[in-house]
Amino acid sequence: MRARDEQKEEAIRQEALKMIVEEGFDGLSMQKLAKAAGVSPATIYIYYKDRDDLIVQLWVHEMNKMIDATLKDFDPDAPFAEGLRVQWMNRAHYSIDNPLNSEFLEQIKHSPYHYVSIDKVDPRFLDAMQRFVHNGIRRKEVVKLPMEVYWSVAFAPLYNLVRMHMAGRGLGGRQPFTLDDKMLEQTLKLVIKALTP
Amino acid sequence: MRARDEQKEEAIRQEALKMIVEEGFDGLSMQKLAKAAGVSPATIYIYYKDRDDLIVQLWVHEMNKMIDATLKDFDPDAPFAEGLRVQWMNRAHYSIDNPLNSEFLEQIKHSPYHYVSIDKVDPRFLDAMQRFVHNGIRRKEVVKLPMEVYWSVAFAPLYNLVRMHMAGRGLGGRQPFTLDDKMLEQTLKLVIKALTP
DNA sequence: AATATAACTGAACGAACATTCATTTATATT
DNA sequence: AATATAAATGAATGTTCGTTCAGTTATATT
Repeated sequence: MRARDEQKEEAIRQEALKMIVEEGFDGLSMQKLAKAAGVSPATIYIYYKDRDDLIVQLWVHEMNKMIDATLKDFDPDAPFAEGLRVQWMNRAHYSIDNPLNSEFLEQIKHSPYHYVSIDKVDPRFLDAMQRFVHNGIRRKEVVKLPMEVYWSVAFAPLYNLVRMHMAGRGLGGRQPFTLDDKMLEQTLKLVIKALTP
Repeated sequence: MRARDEQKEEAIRQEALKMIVEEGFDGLSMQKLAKAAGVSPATIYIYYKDRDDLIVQLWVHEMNKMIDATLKDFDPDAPFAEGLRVQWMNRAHYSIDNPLNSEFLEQIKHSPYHYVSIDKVDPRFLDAMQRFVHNGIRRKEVVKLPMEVYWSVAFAPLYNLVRMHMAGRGLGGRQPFTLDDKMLEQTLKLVIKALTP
């Protein structure tokens, strides 16, 4: 039998990502996507059941890539401030270096697709995070908090800074804005202050 | 001449909001919207130039409503901790009481529509915020920070908690989650700790 | 009561949509 | 070299899309 063309599959993913980020979900048309990826519309339906399945599978794929990047050199048993810094910098740099990929994830998260089942994603991320936070609490490096509060305080500011960086505009869209390592460190310091007893 | 039917206009806005939040931007069809609002498709084009104009005008309308709610009883000259609490509680309660309206705003913010010109929005919000923060810095109640960092630390955790509350699910979508006033106060306390010298 | 005018309408337009299907093509196995 | 099989295709399907337009309806003004 004939083997699958990996390059076609990757081309479909790349073009779909680009269309969604640049034109939104209603900008993703199967026929336009086929043309952009250099395949027949029917070929897409070999890889994906339908348009929805394409979007969900794309999310799983991108989610795992982002998690891999975020967990690089991360040790859940490291001291809290150190571990959080590794995650912050990994995540920030991945987003800045792969704007289409990370904007796609943000777009899904804040759309009706947010229900996509997290079960399909590698559970290492959540496991590592939970262990990391519990370590921190046990060692009295972190205030005792519901996981959701911890997560919101620890990471939401980062996501927000990255989003403004992507847009190239700061508050209210009036001022140009660029996120650099100095500002990341400055913000991380505040976050650590909040979470430390 | 004949007068405009305000109820029709409001019905169009309500149904559009609902369609977008429930089905995403590609779920908003002009013909479905017309039927849901009980008007002719052509009527929509009296109020709005086209589909894009409808979405942008809807954003301006909802943005102003949200700002009004957030600034209720807010005094930019009040002590920092007090002013921030007023804004936090206003914003949180507005979001929880008007889930469609606030989810719509979040969806726009994280979509290609994020470029919508902020100029069309009442400038009171930004003005009040800037004054409030500068007051805080002057009185040494707040650390000196770029506005973007301040904003990210002060409000991004709130937006994130509200989003999880809307979804009814917490971290990783595994656990049910409800945001209550106690948790809001707890998180606000951390945020104030981060921003206070 | 007549008139002018803008709100409002349903039906219609071509374009674009997601998806399918009968064929053709490439290749791993025999 | 022959065969079997899944990959890949282009054209076609019926549907839904955004938008328009010729005609009507309601009302503020005269």
